[in-house]
Amino acid sequence: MPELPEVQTIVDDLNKKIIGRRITGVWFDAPKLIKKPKSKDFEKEIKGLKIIEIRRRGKNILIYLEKCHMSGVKCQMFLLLVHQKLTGHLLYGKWRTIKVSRFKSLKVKSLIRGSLEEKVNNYIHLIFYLDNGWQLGLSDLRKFAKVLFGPKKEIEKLPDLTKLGPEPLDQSFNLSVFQSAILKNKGKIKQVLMNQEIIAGIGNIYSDEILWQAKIHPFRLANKLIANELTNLYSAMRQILKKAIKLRGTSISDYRDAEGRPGAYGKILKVYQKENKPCRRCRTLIKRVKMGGRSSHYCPKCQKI
DNA sequence: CGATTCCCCTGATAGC
DNA sequence: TGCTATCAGGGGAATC
Repeated sequence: MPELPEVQTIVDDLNKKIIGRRITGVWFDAPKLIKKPKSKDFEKEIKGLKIIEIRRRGKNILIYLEKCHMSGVKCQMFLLLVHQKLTGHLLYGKWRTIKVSRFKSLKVKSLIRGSLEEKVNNYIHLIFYLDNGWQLGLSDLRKFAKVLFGPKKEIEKLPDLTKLGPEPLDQSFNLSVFQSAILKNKGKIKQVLMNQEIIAGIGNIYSDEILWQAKIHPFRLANKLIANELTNLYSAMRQILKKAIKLRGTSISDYRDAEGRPGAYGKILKVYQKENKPCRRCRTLIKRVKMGGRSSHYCPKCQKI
């Protein structure tokens, strides 16, 4: 599931590949993914716009586009927001749609990277055609992803962006800001870390890894953490997120970078999906418990309640 | 208002 | 072998 490091990896990749490209067309077979505008208007509204910049906010990919009138004198900014949720990811590549049956309008996508390979990718549900012959495709096995598009100012006003908490890696998000943000909550620390309105970008994988590193039990109440623990938690959070970005993310589920390659952080995971494996510090077996419908992994010895 | 549950969706896995 | 039931999981909506 793409969290901050995975989304950052994709954003960095895309910034190297699609800046300045113009969208020449759109194809999709899962209209429910497009939340704004109405899916039938989507292509009409985005066609012809030029990609200016890609950014990340929390787990959201923000693609800024420009529409110019009067031969470039007057320009208007637009924003395409993609949230990949569990299994979505944006890919840069080439696909073609194939009619499988002449009775059904069901289509399969063939992936062609240059002329190197050709294989079916059943999970491409949205394709943006670019003016260099390449495409930006949204692959999503679970179809949970969401796509929003509209004038920049309009999209920026939506709760999808306005409700997000601070960026954990921002310079201004220092230890004291972090401490007060955490201490305001009486919920369990794991859920607080994953709450996008408190801190943006941390999900199930990295919250488990951060808590293990900081030796804090996921069930501990946020407002009961002591100063020393908050210091450890803060530095674990910064350290792990930075390292995960360096390693281009974790390939749990079917996460891939913009070129379809897996990330390397998965190799150094300490607790996530390590149930019954020995803790890397004390050899005690890692436990997995359910918490609000999500699984939580921790070492029962290192992370005391 | 806050906390909990349901739901979206589909591949993997378990049970029969 | 093949069917059905269950589960995972981000986040928004509905419900308690």
